[in-house]
Amino acid sequence: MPKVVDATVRRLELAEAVWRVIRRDGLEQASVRNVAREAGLSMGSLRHYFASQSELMVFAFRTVIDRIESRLAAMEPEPDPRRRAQRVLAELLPLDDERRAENEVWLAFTSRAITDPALRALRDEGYDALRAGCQTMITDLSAAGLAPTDIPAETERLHSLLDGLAVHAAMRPDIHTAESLAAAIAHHLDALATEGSTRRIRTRTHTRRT
Amino acid sequence: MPKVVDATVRRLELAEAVWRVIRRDGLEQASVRNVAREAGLSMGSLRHYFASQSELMVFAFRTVIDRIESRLAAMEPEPDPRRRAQRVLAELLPLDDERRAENEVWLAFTSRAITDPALRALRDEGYDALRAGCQTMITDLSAAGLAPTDIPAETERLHSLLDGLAVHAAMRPDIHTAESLAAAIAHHLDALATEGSTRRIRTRTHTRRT
DNA sequence: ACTTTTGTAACACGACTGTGCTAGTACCCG
DNA sequence: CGGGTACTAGCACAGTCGTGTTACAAAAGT
Repeated sequence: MPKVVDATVRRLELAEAVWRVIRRDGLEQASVRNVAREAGLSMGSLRHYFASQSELMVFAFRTVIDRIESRLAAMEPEPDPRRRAQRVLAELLPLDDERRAENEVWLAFTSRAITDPALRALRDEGYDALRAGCQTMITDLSAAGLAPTDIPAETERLHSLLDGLAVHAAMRPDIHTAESLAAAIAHHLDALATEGSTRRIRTRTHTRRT
Repeated sequence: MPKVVDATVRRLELAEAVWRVIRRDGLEQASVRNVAREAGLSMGSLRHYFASQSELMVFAFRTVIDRIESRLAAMEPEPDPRRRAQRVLAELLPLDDERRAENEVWLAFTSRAITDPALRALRDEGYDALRAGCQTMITDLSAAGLAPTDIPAETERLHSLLDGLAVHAAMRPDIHTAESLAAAIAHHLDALATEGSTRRIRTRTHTRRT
């Protein structure tokens, strides 16, 4: 047969077909048949690339995580911690349609991972990576006086806020627009800065900031 | 046959059977057959109480929301806004096993509601109610000087934080214990109070209005 | 006592599921 | 040119799915 595309490219195409089915019809409709039809392949052909449906789903989930991580890795460096946090968080939120798709797929897999052992490890990996990222952001902000010094508490708060915003964006994309999501994050970063400086005001006598 | 229980009681028992199946095996396993077996009924008998599977699922979701709302309505009044917020939020978080179950079921339904029109209205109802509750909490706190005055922004922040914590608790119940969840909420309320008092200092010293 | 309603169970139907298996086709390499 | 590999397609099997229908027992209403 024509080896017109690489096998790994085919697998990526199939992962994207999974995403489209999940977004349009839900994860419960992402059967082998439906995904094969969505990709324009026979299901026998699909099973040449993925031996089982579980393997297909795990790959589709893994690819979502890889995309997000590679996008973060490709960001140009930003020395200012506040601007860096703002941009990293903007990269993590579903601000455009591509990331909206990733976010909905991520939510579907996250929900299923509660009872699906095959997806649990991947979900935990994404969770840990995101938490680590939040922790470094908070640490850097705190070092610059732009966040309180209770690193674990502020990490938990930022991480939960981020996932909560993502869930809300998936639930109500009409209400949570790209602007409102970005504004929510900016508001939280402002609040962190205020708290961070408050603590200094209290310890010293009185400092003016602009 | 013996009318040993009321019909509405039977429906509630079936809703609870739905929850058990969802928690144990996932929403995709909550078929008519599995739920009937879980409840100890034949599926013909189940369909006497629910004409379709969709009706069963909607009722099971509706019952979750009703439970939460009735629990909130049964709370004894608390005049102090900070303590009231703390207790309301503690009532909303999955701190014991009953609410952990509700939370997992809520997450499963929320995820499915993205593509299931029958569940969407219910999900939106729960979302709106929770947001309204957050808004009144923020409004009361702000009036008492225990939160910043930007009500919409703080409502959004509290609401997202709350749902984010709930998602995290469902994802990682081992990490997010009842204590850590309560601590996260208490931390946020403390932070709001700090900001609330800070803004008053600022507006007095050099008036920063739009 | 009779009828109606309510509850329970069981079966059949068509559709869909994941997976195993078979056959055939096009490509690459020796 | 021959053989092996990669790829595609299709079918069969044993399940499960939601739903419709039928039958039957027990309670309620008259």
